[in-house]
Amino acid sequence: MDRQVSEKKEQLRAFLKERGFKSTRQRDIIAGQFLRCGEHLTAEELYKQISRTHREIGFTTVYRTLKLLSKSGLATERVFADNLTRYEPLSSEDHHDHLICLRCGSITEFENPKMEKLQKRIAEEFGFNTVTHKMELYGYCRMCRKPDK
Amino acid sequence: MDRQVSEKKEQLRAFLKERGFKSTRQRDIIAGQFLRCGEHLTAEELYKQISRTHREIGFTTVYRTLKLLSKSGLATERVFADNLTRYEPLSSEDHHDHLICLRCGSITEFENPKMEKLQKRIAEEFGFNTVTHKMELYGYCRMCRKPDK
DNA sequence: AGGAAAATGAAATTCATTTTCAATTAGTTC
DNA sequence: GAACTAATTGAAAATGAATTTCATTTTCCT
Ligand SMILES: [Mn+2]
Ligand SMILES: [Mn+2]
Ligand SMILES: [Zn+2]
Ligand SMILES: [Zn+2]
Repeated sequence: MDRQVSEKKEQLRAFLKERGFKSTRQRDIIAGQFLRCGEHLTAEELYKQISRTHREIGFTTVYRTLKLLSKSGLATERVFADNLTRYEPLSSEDHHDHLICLRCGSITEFENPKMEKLQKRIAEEFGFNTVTHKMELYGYCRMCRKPDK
Repeated sequence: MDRQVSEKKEQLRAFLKERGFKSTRQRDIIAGQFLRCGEHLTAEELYKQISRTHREIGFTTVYRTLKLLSKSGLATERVFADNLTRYEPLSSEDHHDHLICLRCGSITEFENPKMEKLQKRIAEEFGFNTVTHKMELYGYCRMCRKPDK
């Protein structure tokens, strides 16, 4: 098993213990699969992946485990234009935004300090104290954009 | 009636005629109320407003008229963190983004050319052809932020 | 006025998300 | 390891916003 993954699974265990929750076989399997695949998955999608090898694990548990991972800081929820709740692994520090292709649905991540600073500056202008933000660029990716120009 | 509003209602009528759709009493009332109040309303909210004075107009028609206004370019749909679809009047050119207060829910609009340029630049870096974007800053407004510092 | 096509509104449907609940399991204590 | 308690599980039901259906009504042509 991946170093990164097992480290994060350990973090989850710590979080559970601290809160008086229990570590279970299901949570372990779900977290493992989720952390390993690392995409922007819906609960449904992850459930389908997992149930290929673990038919006994129910959708509800996958759903709840993703919520749990979010609360523990190991995952974040994302809702893009299709209005489905997606989850992605997240380490506590890193932040990124997304470019989303309107044709193929591919999701590209980016990080831009200038953008972050500019956001902060704009918020301050209005006396706002920014906590989070949402920044998504929708368009056509290299593969999907018209070949001309 | 407001100059702005009647001008936009005229635009709607033109749009309907062009597409072979019909101008109706209901559409007129709904569009009028929507354009006049000019906020970020859900279909439900607008319906409640309208049904105070027009109990005969159904929710479905309000919902459909808002969709129609969006298609005609006179309104845009917005989905903020609460995941409800909201509508706001929009003239074809203007674009703006939003600051949303996590405590009182107030929505402040802003426009920032630097931000727009930066977005375009980032997208280009990845070979993306940007069509739209979503940019929302969540935090605490002047009224709601902690009085200290 | 007459007729065709679109609009209306109540009710039903959809669909992701969330909750419920009875049965099972984990973790603690003896 | 057995007993106990509280949390977890998973199937099924509930929720709720968004959307569709359909019988009836209205608009817009001629
Ligand atoms: Mn991401
Ligand atoms: Mn706005
Ligand atoms: Zn693409
Ligand atoms: Zn506020």
